[in-house]
Amino acid sequence: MDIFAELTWRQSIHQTTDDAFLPGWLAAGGRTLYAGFDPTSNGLHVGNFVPLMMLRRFQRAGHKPIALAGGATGMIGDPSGKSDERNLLCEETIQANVAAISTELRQFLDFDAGPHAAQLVNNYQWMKDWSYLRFLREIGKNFPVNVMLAKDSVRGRLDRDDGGISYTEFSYMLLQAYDFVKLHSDYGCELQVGGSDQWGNITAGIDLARRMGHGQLYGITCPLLTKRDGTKMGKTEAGAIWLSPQKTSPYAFYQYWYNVEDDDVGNCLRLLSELSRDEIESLDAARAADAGRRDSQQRLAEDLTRLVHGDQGLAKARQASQVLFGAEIDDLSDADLAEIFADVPSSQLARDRLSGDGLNIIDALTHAGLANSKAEARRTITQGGAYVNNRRVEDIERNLKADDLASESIVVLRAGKKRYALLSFQ
RNA sequence: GGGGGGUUUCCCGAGCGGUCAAAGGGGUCAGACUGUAAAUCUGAUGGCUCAGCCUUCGCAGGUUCGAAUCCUGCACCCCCCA
Repeated sequence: MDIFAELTWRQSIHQTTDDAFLPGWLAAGGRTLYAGFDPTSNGLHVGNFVPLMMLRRFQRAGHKPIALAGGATGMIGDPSGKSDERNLLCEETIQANVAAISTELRQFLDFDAGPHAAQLVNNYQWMKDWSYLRFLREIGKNFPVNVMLAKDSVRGRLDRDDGGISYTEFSYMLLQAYDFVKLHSDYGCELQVGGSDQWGNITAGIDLARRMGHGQLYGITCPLLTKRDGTKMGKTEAGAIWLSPQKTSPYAFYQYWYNVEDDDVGNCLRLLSELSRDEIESLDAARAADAGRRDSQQRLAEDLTRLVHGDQGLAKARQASQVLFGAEIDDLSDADLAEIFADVPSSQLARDRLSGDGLNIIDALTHAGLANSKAEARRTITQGGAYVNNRRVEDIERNLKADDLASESIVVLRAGKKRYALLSFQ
């Protein structure tokens, strides 16, 4: 497989240090490459996804990937792509973050692939023993400040009169540059990949390697995951989309991709999914013919959810999607409902409220918090916006009885399109 | 210190003695349409034991058969003069 050609049609290559040389060099196979992930938070998010998939694709093409957790660089803070100086994280946080992202990184790479088995490293391991003086003499001496000042990550900050850049962040590129050199000498790593904002750091590493007599190293950057309008992807009103199921449920993850704009979905399929070129191109054609079908979004959501959360996670996300978008609810278990409606408010009522005449629908909606007053509940029902287990209720006199339970003890109420609440009868 | 204007239901904003739970707009909520999109259209929008009743128009009193609307006092906000 020609990895360079694949990455090219996937539009995953933003810039390389040697367009003419790299395709042939990679086609020979067996190269070692790395990408770094700084522990700025306790998990990987969608923004980390592109370089991560780069590593994965390289490995499938027979190269050896190294995922680097930035235990050391994370202590400094990368100025790349940032307009303001960042606050330093405390050491315990960084260590916890390194542990969290390391676990997640493992999931995407194959660590038993013989000669091209993936490797996970933490740059804190080799940075922790350096002394300041020794680092300045051995590494710092190789960095001309005038070159450093010309890097976008620094230059963008020098023009600002409010804060500028600290010496600490200014030094960041030395650490990342040294990582590359270190990985070259310890693992024979010759290629670094990263987001387009990493260009300056990558070339800094290449320059350092040359000055220190390590020969020629290479770099490839991939585009940042942005929407057609230039804004970052992976953000919702509720916050970032994370890869960890604890931070973003498989359902929410699935829904995020399912709702990607028509204009952006082709790009996402190329950059992130593992669908074949044929399939992606036929999806493009289908989308051009009838965007309303949204086959592209569905395939994207399925592929990425399976990749991140497995078959089981995908199945749950799909089930939750069907239910939350109106499929009638019946014959589910309390456990199923609890999972599907994890973020939905739930309130308790005594079981015997269902016996006798039962529980009036107006009281049920009010109790569940779907209506602020009985008048509002009545209005919702009259206007056709009230549902029990996703079946519309039109009668104000309707009473809930034991038959209305969707599972052992739960009735699912809904007001309008999306406002759900559970009533649990104990 | 003197003079003038204001305070209305989630917001803006009409109302200036009864027909006012209070125009209009925004927002919000439903519904239709739709691609789990955007736009659009329709309806609703104080509460309740709902053909009725109760509570709302800065706060407290008063006039009146009847007040968001008139009078008195108080609080806060804005403008002009000093």
